[in-house]
Amino acid sequence: MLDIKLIRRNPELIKEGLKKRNFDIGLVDKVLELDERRRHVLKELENERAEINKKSKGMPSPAEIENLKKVKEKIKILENELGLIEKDFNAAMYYLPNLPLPDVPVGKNEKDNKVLYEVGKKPKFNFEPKKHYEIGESLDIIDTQRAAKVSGSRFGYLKGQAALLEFALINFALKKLVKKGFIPIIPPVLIKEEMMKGMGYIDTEVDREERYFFEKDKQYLVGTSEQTVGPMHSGEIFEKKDLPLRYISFSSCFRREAGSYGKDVRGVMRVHQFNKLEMFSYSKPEDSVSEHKLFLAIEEELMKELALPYRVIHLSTGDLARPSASTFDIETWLPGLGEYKETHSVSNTTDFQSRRLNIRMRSKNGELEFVHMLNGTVFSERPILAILENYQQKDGSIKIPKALKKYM
RNA sequence: GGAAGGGUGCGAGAGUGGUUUAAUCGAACGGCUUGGAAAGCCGUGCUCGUUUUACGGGCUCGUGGGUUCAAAUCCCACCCCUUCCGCCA
Repeated sequence: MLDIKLIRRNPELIKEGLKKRNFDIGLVDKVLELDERRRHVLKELENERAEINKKSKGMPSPAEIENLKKVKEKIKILENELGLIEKDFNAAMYYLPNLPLPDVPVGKNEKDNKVLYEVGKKPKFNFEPKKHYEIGESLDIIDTQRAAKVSGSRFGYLKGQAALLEFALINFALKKLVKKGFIPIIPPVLIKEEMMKGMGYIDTEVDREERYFFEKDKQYLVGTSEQTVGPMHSGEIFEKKDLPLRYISFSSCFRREAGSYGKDVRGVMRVHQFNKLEMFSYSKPEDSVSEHKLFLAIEEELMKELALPYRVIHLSTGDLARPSASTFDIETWLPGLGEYKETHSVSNTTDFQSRRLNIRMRSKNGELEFVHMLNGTVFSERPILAILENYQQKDGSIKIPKALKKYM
């Protein structure tokens, strides 16, 4: 959620930011109008309340009580009016996405994402490199056929060496991150509606369509562990010295993949369920940009150790998720497919989520300030596919990356 | 699933309709003070009024409604926690 005070004080700045995201800026004017009406009614209402408070201090006489009853009726009417305005006002406020940071490339969609740099050498093969799903099938380590039989499309069994590879990858990364001071955590994968709302993932119909929801229990399945790690400290106030607070969390992730029907249909590149190791940080506002860079640097460090070729993308304003103010993706080279595929995503959501979840810190002058919240992929299952394609040998076997040997 | 108890500020904890404007103790931070510190004193949430200050108003005792001139306190619904029973990896 954006700061209403900032919207009031500097609507042009807000409009400029939202225009970059191709957002209908008419809503900003609507918010301002609703805000004005809200404050107007609120003032009237508070005046009446003050009246009652003043008179009710002692024991009012029967005549006074009669009078106050009339004031109360007025209050009821005003409260009703205010309630209606606030409903619209809140709906509009929750619909506004985060403002992009100044250095985010401006664009219409993912085609305008900016490639920042490429790292690593693409492997050369003296044979036709196979695609990950071909490898998975021929080595009998990824089974989507039986998964379809049991669970439906877009599921997979990772078995044998593929399953071991996942554990190796996770252990390798987990050990590193714990050494760096991240707190390891295994979070719940079911989340209350209120908290999902707080994280900003069900504000639009499109967003809601993407989530699994259990009607009976009014709970969502998380699409990423960020969603249950973020609200962990909702309503809390951090001491400045305790920030940044960094977590490394591991969970299964669930996505309906609504609207991606034609995409990545082979293998387990895009599935309804996968495991992911994720970094999360609560940061001082003034440090979030450097924290964002740190997260990206950690991702790159791990990728370099695996010697996987990748490139770093700065998402354009047109491709940014609603809560994000800036996002970098890592795309890893898959020689079998002959293309780069998104394997990592690291975002700074600034105070967009913390404002909704009321997560603050006490700053130097004793004032309270909303913290900034960041999240970033360490490893999902996609890098396993990248390893299969990059480390394949002529005889059809897969070399294990050096960094993973002791974990497998 | 059944039964009972409970949720008060950063933490502990009092308060069962009207000097409670949320007592008291502790913590952290800021200010005053100091050569510097300790101690001491003052302050500390959200929001509105014209930006800041100052001052004033409203809100805030899990959440949302309700009763009342007046609610932390009474009523209803919901959320969550603890203990016991049942089930269970």
